[in-house]
Amino acid sequence: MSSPARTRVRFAPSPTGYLHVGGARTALFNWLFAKHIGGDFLLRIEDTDQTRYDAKALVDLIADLKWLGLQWDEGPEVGGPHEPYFQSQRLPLYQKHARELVAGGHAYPCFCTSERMDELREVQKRNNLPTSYDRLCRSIPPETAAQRVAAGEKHTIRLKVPFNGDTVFKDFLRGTITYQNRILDDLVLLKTDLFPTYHLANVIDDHYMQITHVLRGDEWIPSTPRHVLLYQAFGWEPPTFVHLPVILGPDGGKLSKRKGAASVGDYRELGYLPETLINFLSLLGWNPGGDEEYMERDRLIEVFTLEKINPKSAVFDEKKLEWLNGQYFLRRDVDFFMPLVKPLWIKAGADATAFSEDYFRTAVALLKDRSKRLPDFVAYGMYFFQEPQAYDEKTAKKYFGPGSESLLETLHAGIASLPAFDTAHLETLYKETAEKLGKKGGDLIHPSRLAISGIPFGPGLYELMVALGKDAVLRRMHAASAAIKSGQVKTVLTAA
RNA sequence: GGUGUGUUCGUCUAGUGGUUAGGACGCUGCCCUCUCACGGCGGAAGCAGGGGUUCAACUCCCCUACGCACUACCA
Repeated sequence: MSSPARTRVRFAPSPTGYLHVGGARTALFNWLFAKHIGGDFLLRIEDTDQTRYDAKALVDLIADLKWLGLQWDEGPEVGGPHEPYFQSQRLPLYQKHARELVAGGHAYPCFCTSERMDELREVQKRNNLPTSYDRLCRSIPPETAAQRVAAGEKHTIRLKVPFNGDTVFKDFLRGTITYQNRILDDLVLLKTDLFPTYHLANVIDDHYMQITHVLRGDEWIPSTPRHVLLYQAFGWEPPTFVHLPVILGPDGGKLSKRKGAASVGDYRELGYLPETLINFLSLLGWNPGGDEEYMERDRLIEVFTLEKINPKSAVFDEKKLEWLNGQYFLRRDVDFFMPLVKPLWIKAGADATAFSEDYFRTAVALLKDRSKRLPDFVAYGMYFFQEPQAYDEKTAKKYFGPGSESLLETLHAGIASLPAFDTAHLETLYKETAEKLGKKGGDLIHPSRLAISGIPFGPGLYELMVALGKDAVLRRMHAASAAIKSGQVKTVLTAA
């Protein structure tokens, strides 16, 4: 036996679009496994489909992985001992191996055109037969085939799959999986354009890059027997296969852009933190066995094991994601939020020069524990930077009724004559005024809150007033009372 | 059609022959409270169906149903 190999895993995306959360989860599990066990995590770009090549997709993909913090040990940008990590730059290697397979009698040139293949498939489908290549070119004598190839005739290279017997492999999560060779057809290894198919490139690269564990989506299970056959043809040892369950949308179908957010970029824009996504995705199809749910990156690495992966596909529950994000908001401090939130406020119209850094920090401090996503700071916090433009309709109906203008004026006068503008004095003022008027505290507090913020919820009123400053509070109280008096209260529906 | 794979509350899950089937999100009642959020205490809600094996099945086996995937010179 050889000495135990260093554990090496890879994430091998095809840069054909945005990074889907399913792909992100696959990358994450690879990464967690490598980090947990002290192995290597590689990034390999499977760009062997020239017709679907998209340069922007690659840039986005790399940016998304970095945003999530899934740094690779080998791959694009960082290099490594097995460069290049782009399959499109490894063509000679695949072609050489394809030729060797032909020479060794494991593969053969196929001259069938795409048109013939389409026709064949159509006929088979129509007759309710399994669709598979009829192996027409397999019976061409090797010398004849070689001559035709030498003459420059267009062809693919196909693997000779045995007619009988079974191909058996072990999936780490599901155990032994058996396929009858007779239902496997002779797959294409090398395309007409001399690019390899996924099957060929993937097997060759995993071998030379010394990949020990293949963690990939379970849509690859049906292809695995073909890969195993390839490993056998080359005389190589296959890696351990771990097929991960898929992530589904709320309707039990695929998670798709059509039905809402589906990519890492979508969730970033919705205001979720990368650590939230990491934590949430890790819990989709895996869990450490206990009640722990809030887990930071290091904790996940510490407890992550392949054995605890669940083979069942899981539905992406955005409500729970939102809750988790809120848990992170509770635990992160003001410094953490400043660079994330301040630009959002400025973009929404906050005048950065009119407010001090401390003022921004106070607003963050007051808002972060009651926010679930980054945009909440804007949706429910712009009143820190501008006077309310309108008042929440439902609440205005309740608290800006007849007589409320004089109540606001009374409060206004009280605040104006306060010896000190702090929470203690404000609280005393409100208590005494309520008592004097024979009202409950809430009867004064709610209209005040609405007057100064325009919305019916938010930080404690006294804290909020102190944060906004005496002048702003007085101005807003007065503006609200004036609006009520004139019957010109502008209202708006607030989405809570 | 064929092949494969999966099936514990609505959702994420714990469970590995004997449990009042546990937790979380969401929903909901109460408490805390100036609102919201947080937090605390409760509640409703689940082993797909049928056969076996066994003294005993959510747990093991078989069948059925349903979901999903694959069935390309895409990955």
